[in-house]
Amino acid sequence: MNNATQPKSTRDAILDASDKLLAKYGYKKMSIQDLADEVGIGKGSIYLHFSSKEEIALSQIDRIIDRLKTRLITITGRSGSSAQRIAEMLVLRVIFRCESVHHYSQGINDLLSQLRPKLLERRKKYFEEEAVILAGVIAQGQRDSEFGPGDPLALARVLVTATNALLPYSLSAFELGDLKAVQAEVRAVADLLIRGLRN
Amino acid sequence: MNNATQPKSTRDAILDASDKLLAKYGYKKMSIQDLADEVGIGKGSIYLHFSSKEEIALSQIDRIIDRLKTRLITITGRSGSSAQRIAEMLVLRVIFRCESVHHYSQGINDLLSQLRPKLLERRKKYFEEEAVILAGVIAQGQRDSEFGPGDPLALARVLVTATNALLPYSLSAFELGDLKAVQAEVRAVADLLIRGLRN
DNA sequence: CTGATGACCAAAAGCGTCTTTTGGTCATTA
DNA sequence: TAATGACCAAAAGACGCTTTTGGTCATCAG
Repeated sequence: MNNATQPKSTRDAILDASDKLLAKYGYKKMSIQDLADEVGIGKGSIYLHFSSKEEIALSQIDRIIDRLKTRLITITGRSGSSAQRIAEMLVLRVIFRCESVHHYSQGINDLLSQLRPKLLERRKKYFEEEAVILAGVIAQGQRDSEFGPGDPLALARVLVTATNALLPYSLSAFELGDLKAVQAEVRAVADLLIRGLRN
Repeated sequence: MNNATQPKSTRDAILDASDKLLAKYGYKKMSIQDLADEVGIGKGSIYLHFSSKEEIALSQIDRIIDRLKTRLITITGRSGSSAQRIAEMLVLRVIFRCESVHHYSQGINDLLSQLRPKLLERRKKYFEEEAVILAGVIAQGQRDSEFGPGDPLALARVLVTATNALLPYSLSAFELGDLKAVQAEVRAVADLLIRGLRN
């Protein structure tokens, strides 16, 4: 119990520190010593939780997505029309990310440009995971005759691709513009897509 | 006649040279002297056609989009269903760009990262221009009762946003993957969007 | 007279060498 | 046994000098 609680808490503290320092210094200037100081541990102790500096930064982004997925899954379990849930989920995938990285001055691609290949790989994985969650709701909508026929996962992937341009990867959250406007934009895209699902 | 032919041809020659040298050296290492040598003119003559090195690179991207728009407008003038034309246009906006920059080793954002603010601004302008062309076809589809009601331009903007993630800005054409696969992906997005327009 | 040119120049970028910092490791200590 | 910070090779930064570059314009040729 104590072992299970303690390492997880230090791990999260390190990720919290990385969140703060990535925003403040960017990836390059964020040092392991800075992280250790921020957490209040020795520098070598960082390596009890993460294998490298790279892994810390990538894990911080992973964590954002994990939290997003938890939220998405909450929506899937709710009552209400599948269409409404899909719309909410599409909006959430964009807005949640924007809110999670709004304190970073660059898009994630630029922030972690030194880790580009690994970042792109994880990104692909995230998108696929999100699509799987969306597919569950699409399938349910089909069973309820709310949506027309088609492979739920393939359709879910279309939904993900269609909203990807609004994610804060290439453009920073700042460059993407006012969050309300972004939300309205996702909403418009989602509405048209859902109308397509209904056919 | 001769005056009208000559300056335009040198301007294009400069842009051709910039296309080649951007691919070979990237923006930073491409020099004005290199460009002049490639065209076979004096270095100062470059400034008879372009105000700066920046303007040359941005004009080369402008030129790609101008060519794309010409192609888009050709499709609007064709006979056939509006749905088919919209689908073709959405595919074209992605594939044409990919083909135009496939010899660049980076996405356009990274290639011209030193010109980011201006590039983003022009990008916005391109998207709006493309949306206006698409809106014409949507409006016609509505008049033909092929599509349901709604503001054609707002719907067109949704179509543009929904396909933007597949453009070679953030990811290079190489990173976007096999062109056939990209085309299939745009097509899938387009199909669902058009089903939405039909409602 | 007009337009093309390349010499010129200040600023930017590159280079080489030395110095400092850093990510990762591990011997030491509590 | 787990946390720590000294250590080290490599990377990055700093500095001063050299070279290159974007833009300008005096000059020249047609």
